[in-house]
Amino acid sequence: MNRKEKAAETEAALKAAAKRVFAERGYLNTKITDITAEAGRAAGSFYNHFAGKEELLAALLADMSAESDVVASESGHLSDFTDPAAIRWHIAVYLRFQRENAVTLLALRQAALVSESFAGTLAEFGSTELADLLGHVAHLTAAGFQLPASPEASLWLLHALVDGFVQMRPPAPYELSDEEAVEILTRFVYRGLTGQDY
Amino acid sequence: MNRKEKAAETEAALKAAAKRVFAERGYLNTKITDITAEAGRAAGSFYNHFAGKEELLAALLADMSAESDVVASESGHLSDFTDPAAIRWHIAVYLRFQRENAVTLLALRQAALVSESFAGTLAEFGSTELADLLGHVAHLTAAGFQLPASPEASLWLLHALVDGFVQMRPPAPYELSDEEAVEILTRFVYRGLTGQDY
DNA sequence: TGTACATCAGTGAACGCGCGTTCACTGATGTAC
DNA sequence: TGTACATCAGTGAACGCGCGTTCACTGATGTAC
Repeated sequence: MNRKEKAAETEAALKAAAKRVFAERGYLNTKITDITAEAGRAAGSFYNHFAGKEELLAALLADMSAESDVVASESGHLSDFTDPAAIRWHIAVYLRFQRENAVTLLALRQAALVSESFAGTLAEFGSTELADLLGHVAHLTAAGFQLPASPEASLWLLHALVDGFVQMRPPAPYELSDEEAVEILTRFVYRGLTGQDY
Repeated sequence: MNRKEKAAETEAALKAAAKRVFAERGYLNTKITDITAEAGRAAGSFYNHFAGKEELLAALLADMSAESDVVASESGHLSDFTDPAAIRWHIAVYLRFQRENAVTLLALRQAALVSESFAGTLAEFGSTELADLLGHVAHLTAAGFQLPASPEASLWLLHALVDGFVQMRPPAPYELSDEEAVEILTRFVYRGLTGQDY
């Protein structure tokens, strides 16, 4: 194994270890030495790869964005919310993304609490999500449906609902499978936006 | 001013200062000496009143609960969700409570990220909220409405929506007044629960 | 291919900063007689 | 009411722990000739 390979391997090991430790005790509670210990490296090694915990998180976010760009360009993108299937598709994609990147996204939310710059990153994530959807909602008014509020506010409600749902997965007596979650969110959203059932 | 009065005054000053500082830089970023400085007291004074930042937060939560018990027993409690006014009333009360105690509640959410015990407190808050509402939702099925899911899951959606909304107040182009917020949340929720408009 | 030197990833003990917490001290309030 | 002592809220300098960060060192890989 040559030098570049070795360095890349250590960096990958640190990132993987960080995710595991973040998942276990949260981003804010994690110390640099927790990460290096989990990765089986010396403390000093960390700084060969990252200037600090923030930069490591930034790297995880970059990885996540790189992967999700692929997903975003997926075909079969239904864009007319008069069709419940379009709503269902977007919710399913969103939930899958949140589940697959749960650890990194939670770390980002936690980092956002103590860092202006991560707060900015988080806000940006949200608004790019929404920008995409405004056009989809517009189909509803065009088709004669009465939205519960302005398109922007309605969209915000949709966002609050799905995001609220994701951030506090139901406890004991309320648990749901992923399929159920998609189904009931879709139904609730469709009803909320259109004022009728499908 | 006698000793008890003086001590009580200092304690109150520390709590008030803590709220101001929490609001400005967040619970997790606040140091003990930030609080004492803001309150115009010496650092050591803090420990005459609280064992640490956690205990101060617990005191703030106790104050909040004491006040909110008064509100909870308010008369005019509409409990049948077939009436949109009942939904509106609950949403308005909830939003008002969240607004009035925004600082303490945000501090609790932040503390919950790094402390098991505060996470428990937060979860408890949520479930007592919900227990109350299950009966109100039941009226809908009794009246022949088709909920989007089981009563429990439907209730959870309602909770996720309102809580999601509260936790990320809309940014620049989406801002809403309190009245507007109550109105559109009520409409969205009523539609979501019943499948029709009012 | 071999030798001598340079470079680099990784190591872990040690350093030092930040901050929570303590504690001897002050001055004011309370108590005993 | 007055005096002597006890108690207590508050003070702020100092202590020390935890942890991020550094750096001299090691051993392996790369390069020059």
